[in-house]
Amino acid sequence: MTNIKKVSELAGVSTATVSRTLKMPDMVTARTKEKVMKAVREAGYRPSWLATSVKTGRTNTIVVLVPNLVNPFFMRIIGGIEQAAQERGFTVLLCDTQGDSKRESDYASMVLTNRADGLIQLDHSFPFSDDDAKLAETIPMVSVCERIHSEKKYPVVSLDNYAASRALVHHLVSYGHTRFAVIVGQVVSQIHKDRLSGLRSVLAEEDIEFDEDMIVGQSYSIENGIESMRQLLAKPTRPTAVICFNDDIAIGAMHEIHRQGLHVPNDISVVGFDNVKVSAFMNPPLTTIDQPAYEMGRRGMEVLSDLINSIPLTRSSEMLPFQLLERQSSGPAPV
Amino acid sequence: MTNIKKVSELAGVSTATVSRTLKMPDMVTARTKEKVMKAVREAGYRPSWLATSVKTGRTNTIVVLVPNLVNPFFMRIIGGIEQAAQERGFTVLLCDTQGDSKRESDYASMVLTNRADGLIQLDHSFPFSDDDAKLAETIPMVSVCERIHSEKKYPVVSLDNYAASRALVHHLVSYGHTRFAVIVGQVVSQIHKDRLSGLRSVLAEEDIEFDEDMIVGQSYSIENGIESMRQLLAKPTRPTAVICFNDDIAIGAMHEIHRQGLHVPNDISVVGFDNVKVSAFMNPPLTTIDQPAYEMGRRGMEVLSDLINSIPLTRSSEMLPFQLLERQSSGPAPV
DNA sequence: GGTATATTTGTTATCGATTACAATAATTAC
DNA sequence: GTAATTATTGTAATCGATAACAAATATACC
Repeated sequence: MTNIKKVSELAGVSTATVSRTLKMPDMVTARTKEKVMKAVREAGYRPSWLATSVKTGRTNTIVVLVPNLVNPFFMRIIGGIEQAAQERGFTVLLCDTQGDSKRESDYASMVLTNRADGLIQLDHSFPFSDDDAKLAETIPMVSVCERIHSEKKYPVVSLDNYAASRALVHHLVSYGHTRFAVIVGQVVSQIHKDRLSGLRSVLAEEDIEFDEDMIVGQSYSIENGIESMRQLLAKPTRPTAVICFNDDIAIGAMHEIHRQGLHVPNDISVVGFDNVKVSAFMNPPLTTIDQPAYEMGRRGMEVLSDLINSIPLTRSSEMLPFQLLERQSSGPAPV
Repeated sequence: MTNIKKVSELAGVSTATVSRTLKMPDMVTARTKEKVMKAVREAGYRPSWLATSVKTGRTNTIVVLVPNLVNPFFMRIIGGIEQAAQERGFTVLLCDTQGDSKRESDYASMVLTNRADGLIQLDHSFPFSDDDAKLAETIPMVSVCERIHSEKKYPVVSLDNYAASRALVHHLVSYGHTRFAVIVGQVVSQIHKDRLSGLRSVLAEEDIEFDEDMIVGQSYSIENGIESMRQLLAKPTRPTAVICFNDDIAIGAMHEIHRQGLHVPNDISVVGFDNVKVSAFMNPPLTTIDQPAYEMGRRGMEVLSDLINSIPLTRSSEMLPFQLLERQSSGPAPV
């Protein structure tokens, strides 16, 4: 390994001068700069990131905890994070937690072992134990998407899920739907509560009855969409509108509806959340809520960067605007 | 920050003993172990990964260069990499290169700056310049999916794209198709060449004429599928079978076919490559080549781990088996 | 030209661990 | 009980950089 010592000898200067030439070029004369750079080139020298970091105490790395890397929605968020990170000189360490709390805890502790400077949480389970909570209080951490349940309030960048849910239901009500069903994802989350109460609020205002049995599902997957739709179609009175809590679920639901020989949206309207890429190209294209995922990621990283640099935050919670995309998977209720 | 010094003082031992207690517990007596562990707990001490790595010269981190994080096919590979990495004590640094060679080069150089021990390449552009090539020769590197063009031969874990392509074409020929079209992704790649020559070989054997104009497209995206399909449908004689070089392209192609009021597969059969999750749930479900993505990732990581640990490889190139999944997007050629 | 000031470079301590080597304590052998 | 051996702990060098401080050199000014 070529190290700074070797370069300094090659250039005939001290190691300090080499370091200065590379990190603060204004402090050295043109002549020595030239000498040093020549030696650097000849030796093929690159400063060890490890050594630099250990000395400066900064890794310029942040950890992102993702529940599921395969979900393109999270990937859009990560795209935004990456962009903002790059602009600020941070590298992103992506960690697929698979909802496994052990993994999550392992990855989170990277911040404590000087492996990263901060953490962005796209999941919502960490911190889970009291131990973690205490531990987490000292580390710069931002939550994107979902509020974290903890004594200490972490900055949150999220969506107004309550309003988004209301928009979807309004859209369906305007088409004359009265028999609603919901296929949910993870139940213990703020997202879940907000969306459900948004739904309930509109139905109450419109005087539409809602059967609690029409809430099914337990995960954000295509398979859950299929299985839950199967359950719904087996019920005595079939719903005419199904609200899925993400696009994957909606894709599964539509698949099952078609499989049973029914038609979307003539028999059943299906709507989703997230607006993943493929949902626009389904047959029929999916009506969904477009979340400004990229922007959410960007903001999350900006906030985390401020936190790491001890820049005081103006506000600890931000809600970004959503957009209702009316496509062909929703239509008039069958008569 | 609680460091090893503070813990050693708290426990009344030397820093060396603390280090030994944590890393080589057999070397200390039960009594001191107890003392030290108590101090560790009290101080909430965690060894600095940075300091450890700088001393040992090992980061236990590997870099994975991904052309596109949003593609679920790559995510399956990464899942396999992560699993094998975890088993071997490695952490994965995921880098979305976006096909940008500057980014790719930046990330690749992490191995040279002691930020990672090795590299897995899912793309195929690095190393691109002579400079990079020289640089890349010294670093442990494995290519998954695609062969790398370089003097030095890197280990490769890939698919027999030639055979897979032949299987797809055979399948379509058996349905009586004679007018073929191809929508390709990135053109300058071994994958591209292998698949095309697979196609050509079968058509030659079967005495089916192939019009070179029927090769369109330039990227692995839904949009490219749409645009390319539009081009194909504008031609005087419409193809009856379209081979798409990944599932995203196929999804776009099917979408455009439907938009123009045609039917898949009655009018046109569409087949893809990769078998991403959603392709099974399209309407109609997509006939495609299932690549053992997870397994490819696993093997890639295993090989890289051996490379890093200077364990000699038994062979430098591996081809994993594929599977043709016949679904409903392909059927008999129209009469 | 000589002193004061500014600029550039070198020396050396430091970051937080690990580890070769030295020193001490505990066992064993006779 | 003493010498020889082994097990445990401590001391200090080291990894590869950075940065405070000191020293040397260059520039400014009268």
